[in-house]
Amino acid sequence: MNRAIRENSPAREQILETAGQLFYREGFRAVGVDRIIAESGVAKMTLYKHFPSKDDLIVAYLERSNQHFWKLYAERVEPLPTARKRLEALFDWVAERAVSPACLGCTFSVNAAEFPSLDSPSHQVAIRHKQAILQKLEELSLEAGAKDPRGLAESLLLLMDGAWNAARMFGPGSHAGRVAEAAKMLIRQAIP
Amino acid sequence: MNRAIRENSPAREQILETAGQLFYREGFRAVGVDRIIAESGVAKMTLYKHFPSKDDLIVAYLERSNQHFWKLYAERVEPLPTARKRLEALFDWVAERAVSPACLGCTFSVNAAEFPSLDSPSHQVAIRHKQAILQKLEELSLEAGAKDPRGLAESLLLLMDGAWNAARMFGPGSHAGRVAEAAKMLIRQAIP
DNA sequence: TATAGTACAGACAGGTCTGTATACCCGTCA
DNA sequence: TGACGGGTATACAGACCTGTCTGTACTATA
Repeated sequence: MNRAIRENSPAREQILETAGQLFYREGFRAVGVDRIIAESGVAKMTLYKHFPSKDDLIVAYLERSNQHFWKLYAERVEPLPTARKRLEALFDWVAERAVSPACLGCTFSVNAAEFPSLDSPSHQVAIRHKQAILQKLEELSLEAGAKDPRGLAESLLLLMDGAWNAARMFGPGSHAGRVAEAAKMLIRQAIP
Repeated sequence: MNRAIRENSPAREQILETAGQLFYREGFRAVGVDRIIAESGVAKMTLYKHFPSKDDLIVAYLERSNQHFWKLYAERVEPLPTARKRLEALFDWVAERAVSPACLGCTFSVNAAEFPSLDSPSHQVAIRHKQAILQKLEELSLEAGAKDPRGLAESLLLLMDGAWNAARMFGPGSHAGRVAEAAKMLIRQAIP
């Protein structure tokens, strides 16, 4: 009987890692499975045992990226004592990351660009990721005492995605670093 | 000798129009030339006479989109009497457009997502488009009396691209409409 | 030692991609 | 009348795509 293969096999990890880097750097449609196989040093059948299709691989990669995002968030932002400080630290983090040489923008936005149909499985993972961020921003805004927490959260998410967009559009020397300053200005205005 | 074919032939227009809609709605890599030919009712050789390669077609489409953008800008924003009003009207326009059902985000950002290399010809067209917007925003900010025109312009561009991103990510019912309000808040703070 | 699980190696099927080649059609204008 | 510019129609080359198939090798454990 063919049950689900070990969840944390080394080959599976290797595939996800390699595929993720290629997808992120070159795009989802631009990278074929042959390339992923060649660069991860894994047999084709191994890939297709772990991931029934390329789409499944993309979904798995995005879910992993989402987990990674929240892990970094937990390390870098969550420990701060007040909601206000957490909001500000989040945008310091985004600014720092968005201008770093390795940053090529937001992989979820890239996916939504390449798979525009809202029904696409990977697009749905991307939507859920952004919705979770929006919700977190709203929680923080509320806790920080914003008059209109939803409004502040939505404005801040616009800035954040603008920064990721700038990073992919212009490369490391972009204006994305401006995001921290702009976010703090919106926060200052929204929280009396 | 292979002369340049008429610039404004009907077939050429038809190809650009059809290809543009397909590229915008489904993505650049997702749409093949066969599809463009079928839907524009044009022979393959005609397409390749007007555009030596698909990349050339993409570049031509983006340049056309850029011209279209500035035409709309000239009609809707330019006539306003003051720089401040022009800035605000620009973001009213973006907000309105970004939540409209036909809007699927920014085609230049989609292109940069699909062709991340900064050297890619189409990516360069996209960069020039965004740089022109940034420059226009800086001019308007300066004329409106901002203390730091460059800073305001960069912050505003983050918001604008965030709105386009939201439109493609979430569809018509997104938070992109928040962009006008957020922009006006930044403008109010930056211009005494 | 026997067996099950996992992965590798590589060929292959069937389809799609971009781009080219060839032959034909038809209105315009010299 | 006849050349020619612009377009049509269609076949084709060759690369690349996803996904499948067969067969082999290694390893852990019963």
